[in-house]
Formats: sequence, structure tokens, C-alpha cells
Amino acid sequence: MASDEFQPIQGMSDVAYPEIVLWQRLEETARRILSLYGFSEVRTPVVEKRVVFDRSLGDTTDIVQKEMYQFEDAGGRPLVLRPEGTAGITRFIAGLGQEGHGARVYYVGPMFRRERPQAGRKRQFHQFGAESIGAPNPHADAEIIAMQVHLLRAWGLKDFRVRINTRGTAEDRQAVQAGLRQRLEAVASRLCEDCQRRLTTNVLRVLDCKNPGCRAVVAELPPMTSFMADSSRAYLEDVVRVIRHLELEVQVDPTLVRGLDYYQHTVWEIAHHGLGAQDAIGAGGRYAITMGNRVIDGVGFAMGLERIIMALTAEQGAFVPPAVPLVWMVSADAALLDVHLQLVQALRLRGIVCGIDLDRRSVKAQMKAAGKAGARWVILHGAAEQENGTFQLKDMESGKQDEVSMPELLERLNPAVLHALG
RNA sequence: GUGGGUGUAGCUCAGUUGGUUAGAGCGUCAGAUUGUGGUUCUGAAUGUCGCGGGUUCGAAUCCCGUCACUCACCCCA
Repeated sequence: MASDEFQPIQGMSDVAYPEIVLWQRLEETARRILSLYGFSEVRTPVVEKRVVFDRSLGDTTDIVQKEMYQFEDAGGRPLVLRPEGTAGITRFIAGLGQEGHGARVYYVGPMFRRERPQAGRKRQFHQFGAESIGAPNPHADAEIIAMQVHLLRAWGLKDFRVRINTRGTAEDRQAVQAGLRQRLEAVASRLCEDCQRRLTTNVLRVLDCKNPGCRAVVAELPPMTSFMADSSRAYLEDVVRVIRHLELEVQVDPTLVRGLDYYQHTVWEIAHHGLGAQDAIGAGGRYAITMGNRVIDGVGFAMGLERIIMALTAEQGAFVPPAVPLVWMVSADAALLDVHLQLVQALRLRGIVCGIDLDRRSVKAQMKAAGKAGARWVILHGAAEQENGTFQLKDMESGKQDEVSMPELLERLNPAVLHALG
């Protein structure tokens, strides 16, 4: 086992071959799908001023209170590693002024939260997210959800389910909290320790407590939407209607809670059974975020890429990178390595994936390396071929080997031919 | 922040009630007549037994601490 010195810090990890190939594919697919909806990428800094987050996410949330990596730069400015993507995006949008109206953007990149790592939860994790800027509009919310489901399916996922709810407006939230608190205080003794604490800190979280006793209490409660204005309930109904019109399945769940303060109206969560306790692969919602003297309205989602990969693995098994048609150069005479490397370079310049072992090992060892690398063709060249001006070209699948001239070699290893052979 | 589980070769793991030179499989490397892979056979290399203390004649094995990994709570994507 490598010493700790060479390990990344807790909850952060290196991503390399072969998983990196899957990461790249996910990103490619996401870019392709999002462009269908008129979204373009934005890359915001990983480091932001602290205020960008504590005002927007809510300064009582755990993320802001205890999970942000924060530090001061040399000028004493309080900075943080971004714990999520939306706040930075709205900061960017606010800076655009009028230009920002109707913006449709997506982002992908690392986020940082200093939580205790567990299955599906890293301290540096990666999110893919999208934001559609604009005033509350049920069609906009439905479109975003449809896009997210489209993307999940394009990634190859099937066994996920979408739950949706509303948080209503800022005024509704006061009424909901007061209403729930009043009802729950009457039966506080039946709640678990955590929920008794939540009564004062975060009443909504009682609704999605996993404790059976608490769930029984919650089941007797009127739905939280009953404390909201009629218009807020109507808004959710509209969203659900439009989504169903798009022939997508959503389940209205009155106990669904989203933690961040900026959410208003529609909120949703997409869960996958193949994960651990952290089963949300994506979530989203409508928000109104105050940035200085502007309020940015929008709707968006974020998906945890590590969790997407876990879900894909649960559905399809471990990712195996596809083999590429590979040519392997075997040097039977180290004195000719100059020539061999030159040939390999020429093939690569023609777009052919070509390998060579430069360690001056035996032909046998080089053949073995070629086999292990999955080479489709092997070119063998040594003193005898050098004299004849030929090359040995071996088909590793059939085992057949021909002695060919340079033009014939180039013809048989034509990229188009290789591509057709797979 | 709280709790459970686990740390032995590159990987997956064995290591019996503490006993001397710590093992297996896979992988790696090298051979099995001249320059030819995937199968087989033979052989070889690689370990501060996570780290630091303690108990003991003797510790991978027991005790304490610490770090890391992991799962769950909490929170959240």
C-alpha cells in the first residue's frame, strides 16, 4: 500500500483511465443533448467570494455553516471553494445585466463540501448542471425537467424516478413553517431526537425523516401545500400537467424537501435505487436569488456525476472502455529502432493508433505486450526485412502473417480500412 | 460533527488459542533450442504486516493512541 504521502486528501480522488473515458463520454453526451435545447456552456471560477454563497444558499444551511472550504487570500478577502454551481451562475448572470435575461447555460466541474465521505459522497465531487433564467413559468420548469430526463436516458439510465413538489413563494414558506411547527409541537414527544431539534432549526426536514415514528406523525399531517396560497398550488398543478403532456412520469410527493433557501415553487429530485443511502442522482428547482440589487429568477438542475456513474454501474455493470483498432510495432533488432520509431510516427500522423515497446525487449515479450494491448495488427521488422525492404504484417486475430512492401503495408493499414474492420 | 466495519506483496485476500526465514491466487518479469502473442509448464522478484507507543523472553496476532479507507447518521447532487 502506498504511503499516505502519495494519497489525495480525504474524500478527494484521482480519476484516470479507464474511468476517465466514461467521464469524457458523459460530458460529450451532455453537451450534445443540452445544445438541442439551446444551452451553452459557462465556466465560472472554482473559487468565489464567500458572500456569493451565504446570501443565496441561506446562512443557516449546513452547507454554508459548516461544509464550505474557506480561506482568506493574501489581501484578507474571505473566499470559498464553491460548494455548488447555481450561485456562481447567478452571479455571472447578474453581471450581464439585461443581456442575462433568458440565458440558458450549463456547467460541469468540481464542487467542494467538507462532509464526512460515504457511498456517493465525496468532498470534491463533480456536478453537471443547467440553468434557465427567467420569471416563474410552468412551461419553463417542465421543459427543464424534460431535458434532464432526456439527458439521463441519453446516458443510458432507466431505473430512476422523478419526484416533484413545490416550496411555494417566500410568503408561503413562512406560512408552511409556522403551520407545520404548530402541528408538530403538539406531538413533539412522538418525534425522534433529531426531529425535535429540527422543529426549531429546519421544520421541513421533519417531513423526510427516515425514522418510522416520525413518518407516522408526518402521515397524519395535512400536506404542506395546504398552508400555501391557491396560486402556488395551481402553479405546481400546471407544471405537472405540462410534464405529463410531454409523456413523462413524475410522482408528486408532498414530503419532498429541498435544503437550499433559494428555491421557490417547483422542486424535484431524481432518485436511483442502485446507490447507497445517498440515492439522489440529481435534483433541481425554481429559484429567486438576490445578487446585489438584482434578483435572478430561474430554474435549473444539478446532477452528481459520481452518483450517475454509480447508477450506471448498478444498471450495466462496470464500464469497459471500447477497444480501438491498434497496430503494434515489434522491433526484432534494436539497432533499427530509429527506423521503427519513424514508421510508428508516420502511422500515427495518418491517424492510426499505434504502439511500440521501446525497452529493447525480446520479440516474444513484445508480442505478448501487443496481445495484451489488444493489437489487431503487428508489424514485425528486423535485419532480414531491412535487407529485403519488407515488413512482416501479422493479423493477430487469424494469426496469418504476410511479408509486404512499404506501399502495401500502408495500404493495408489505411485508417479507413481499419475503421471498417473495427 | 456522531457511530459501526476494515487496514498484511501492484490487485483480491489467507495467516489457526502471540512463537523463530509472513503465505496463496491473479498480475509482473524471465525461461520451455535459432526473431512471434492469447493456452500450458517451470522459475524469479516485490512486504517499514497503515503509523506510533505499550504488554511480553517473543506481536501481523493482545492493549492504547493516531491516520487512512469504508458504511450509516446528519446533510445533500
